[in-house]
Amino acid sequence: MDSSSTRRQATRQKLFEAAVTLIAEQGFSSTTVDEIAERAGVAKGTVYYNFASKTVLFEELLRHGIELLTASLQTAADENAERGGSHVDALDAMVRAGLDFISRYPSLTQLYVAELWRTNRAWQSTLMMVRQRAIAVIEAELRSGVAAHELSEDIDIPLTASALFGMVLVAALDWQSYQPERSLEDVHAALSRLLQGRVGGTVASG
Amino acid sequence: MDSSSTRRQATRQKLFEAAVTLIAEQGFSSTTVDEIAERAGVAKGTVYYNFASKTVLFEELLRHGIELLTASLQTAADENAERGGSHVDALDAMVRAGLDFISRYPSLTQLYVAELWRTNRAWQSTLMMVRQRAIAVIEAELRSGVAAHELSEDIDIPLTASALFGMVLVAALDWQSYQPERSLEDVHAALSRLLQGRVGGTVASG
DNA sequence: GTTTTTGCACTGACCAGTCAGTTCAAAAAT
DNA sequence: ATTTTTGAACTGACTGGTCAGTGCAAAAAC
Repeated sequence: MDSSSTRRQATRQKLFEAAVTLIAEQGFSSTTVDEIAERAGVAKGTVYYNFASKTVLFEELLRHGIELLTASLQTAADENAERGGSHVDALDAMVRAGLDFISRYPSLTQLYVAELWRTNRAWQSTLMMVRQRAIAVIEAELRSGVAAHELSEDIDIPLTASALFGMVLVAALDWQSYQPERSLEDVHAALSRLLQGRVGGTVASG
Repeated sequence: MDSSSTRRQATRQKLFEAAVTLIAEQGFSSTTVDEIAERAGVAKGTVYYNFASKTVLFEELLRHGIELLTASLQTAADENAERGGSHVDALDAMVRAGLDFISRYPSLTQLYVAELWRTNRAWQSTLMMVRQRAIAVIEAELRSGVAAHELSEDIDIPLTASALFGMVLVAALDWQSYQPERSLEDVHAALSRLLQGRVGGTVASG
């Protein structure tokens, strides 16, 4: 009764892995169920034994991804708080966690980005939830930073959170696509500089 | 020879407009040629009279979009230079131009984003060109800024350009999707603050 | 009279989803 | 211990529908 449910679990995992790369490469509708089954090394019927439909498989895949991302961001924020870091440090830690996540799950990220701002989609609500949960962690940190007078009072919290999210997202995707040989530290340092406003003006450094 | 090509031109324009919204909403492969023709108010045969295939229609649409964006960014940079603005001002003007573009052509933007980091696509090279041309304008401005000692020497030019691009892109898409009632000025002000490093620390303002 | 558009029937490939049948390990019966 | 039964997991050929692209004669626009 345990070994059997483990077998199912393993099959579902294989299907997730096959689906995520194929859909990231080709998009949802041009990826066929036959392809997913083939790459997972499984018969087509198995896909339908494990998931009600192609759409449901995709939705469960997305939901599975949320856990990974939110947990990652939240852990970064919490660990920073425990070690007594400032709120700016927390943002920095979250940038790092974001980069880390994207480099670990590039296909998943690609796939989110491709679908995130599409309207008229069955899974739109699932995606809004992903975005909302990620952004909420950033917003919370910005709010605390403002309360602690670490950050300017007149920043626009939701918009700044979006912008930071976008900064990390696009920089990381470009990193993966066009300069994959660079180290995470390197990329992180560049974004850190931007985040901390050390880009404008040699004033501070000279 | 001119009036006839004008009629064709008008038909092509209608097809572009129909295609861009449909594809932004549904994606390329789930948008049918019949739908595009119907929304454009044109017979299916006309689509094939004007474009060799569905894919070609899409590729020409993308290429048409490049002109709009690059021209817009370049104009912003040039106008700033003419009025004797600093390089930081130029970046600011480009952020504004970016926001302006995205609010004017939201579907086009959505569609680019959805396809930009996909691999294995017929039109991947076209998309890389879009990205490259947009980023190049930003990079050029960053480089000049460094040369003029307006910006720190140790910024990572390509990565910073990517990050700025992403910042504007994501903030603007979120603005359009979730807070469309806000004014461009408002959004621009928030991003400007982030760009100029006035987020971290009430120090500068207090 | 040439270019462009229309309307519509048709084809062939492709693909999501189905279903009758197979496999096999573990439980039950003997 | 051996045989039988059970049922969850899996298989792959098949079906019904969808859609890109074609062909073409007639109409409309220029």
